[in-house]
Amino acid sequence: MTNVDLQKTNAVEPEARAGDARAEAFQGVRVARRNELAEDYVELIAELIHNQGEARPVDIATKMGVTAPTVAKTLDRLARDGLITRAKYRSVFLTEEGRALAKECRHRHEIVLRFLIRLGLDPETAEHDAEGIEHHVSERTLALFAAFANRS
Amino acid sequence: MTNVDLQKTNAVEPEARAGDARAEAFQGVRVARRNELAEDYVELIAELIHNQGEARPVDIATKMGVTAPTVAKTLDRLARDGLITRAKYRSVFLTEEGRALAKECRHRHEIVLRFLIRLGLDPETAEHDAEGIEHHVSERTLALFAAFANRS
DNA sequence: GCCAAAAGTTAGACAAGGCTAACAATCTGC
DNA sequence: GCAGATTGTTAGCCTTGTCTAACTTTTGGC
Repeated sequence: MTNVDLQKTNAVEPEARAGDARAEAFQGVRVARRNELAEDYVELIAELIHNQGEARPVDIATKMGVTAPTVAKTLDRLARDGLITRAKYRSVFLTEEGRALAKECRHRHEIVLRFLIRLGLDPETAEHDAEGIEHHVSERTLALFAAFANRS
Repeated sequence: MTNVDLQKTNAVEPEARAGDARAEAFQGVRVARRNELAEDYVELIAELIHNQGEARPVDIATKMGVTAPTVAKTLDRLARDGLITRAKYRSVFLTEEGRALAKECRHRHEIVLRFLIRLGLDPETAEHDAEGIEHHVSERTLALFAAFANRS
C-alpha cells in the first residue's frame, strides 16, 4: 500500500550498502523515482474514471503527453504489478490495490497543492510544482504541509 | 545553465503535443527527472572536492550508494555533456559549466533544507526530503521558500 | 451493414541507469 | 621495490521509459 511496496525488482536496497546517511537518502530517492510514474498513471486513471466514466488509453496518452505505444507498455507493467486490469482493445480498470494507491496519491497531491497556494504561489505554478514534489514528501513533511495549509 | 539546458536528447518536448496543461506539467516533470541524477552527481563532486580536496569515483559510489561501474558509466555521460573532465584512473574535475550547475544546486538545496527545518521538520528528515524535492521546485516557489525561511 | 476514421496493439530501436564478473592500474606497507 | 589491497575499467546483461512504423480492431455515420 505504501510506495515501497511497488519496489519488487532490485529488491535489495536497504542497509546493504548502508552506513552512510547520504547514500540512504539517495537510495530512498531512487525508490521514489521508480514509483513516480506508476503513481501518476494510477492517479490519472482514477480521475478519468471519475470524470469520464472510463479510462481510455488515448485519453491517458493525451493527458500524460506521451504516445499511445508508451501508454500501452506502461499499462502492461501496471497490470503485471497488480495495480490495474485490462482486456485487449478495452479501457482500463483499477484493482483494489490500484484504487488504494490512487486515493493515497490524490490525498498527497491535494495537500501539497493547497500548501503551495497557501504559501502564496499562483495556482498554475502550484499545480506544476505539486506534480513534481508530491512523490518526494515524507509522512512527516506532509503532516506539516497539511497543518500549514489548514491553519487559520 | 538552468536545468532545461541539459535536455539535449529528445529535444522536442514543448508545445509539440501541447494543448493540455496537465500534459505540459508532466513533460516538465520528465525533463526535471532527466537532470536530477546529473545534478546530484555534480553537487556531490563539488562537495567532495571541497571537503576532501578531490572527487574519487570510489567516494562518489559510496555517497551515492551505487556500485563503481555505475559511477563510471554516469561519469562518462557527465563528461560527454560537458559537466566534468576526467582522465583514466584519475579523479574527477568539474568544468566551468559543472561548477555553475553545482553552485546553483547547492543554493537550491540550502534553501529547501532551511525551509523544511523552519517549517518544523527534524534535520534528518529535512535532509532526506530536500534531496528529493529540490529538483522539482520552480524559481517562484524557491523564492517563497527563501522568504519563509528568512522571515523573522 | 459497410467503410473510413479513430483507437489500440505489436515490433523494434534507443538511451539511461542499474547490476555482476572479470580484468587492469595504482598505491602502500614492509 | 614488490606483493597484496584498493581502486578503476570493461564487457555484458537487465528494466524502464520513450519513440516511429506498421498493423489490427472497434466504432460511428450514412
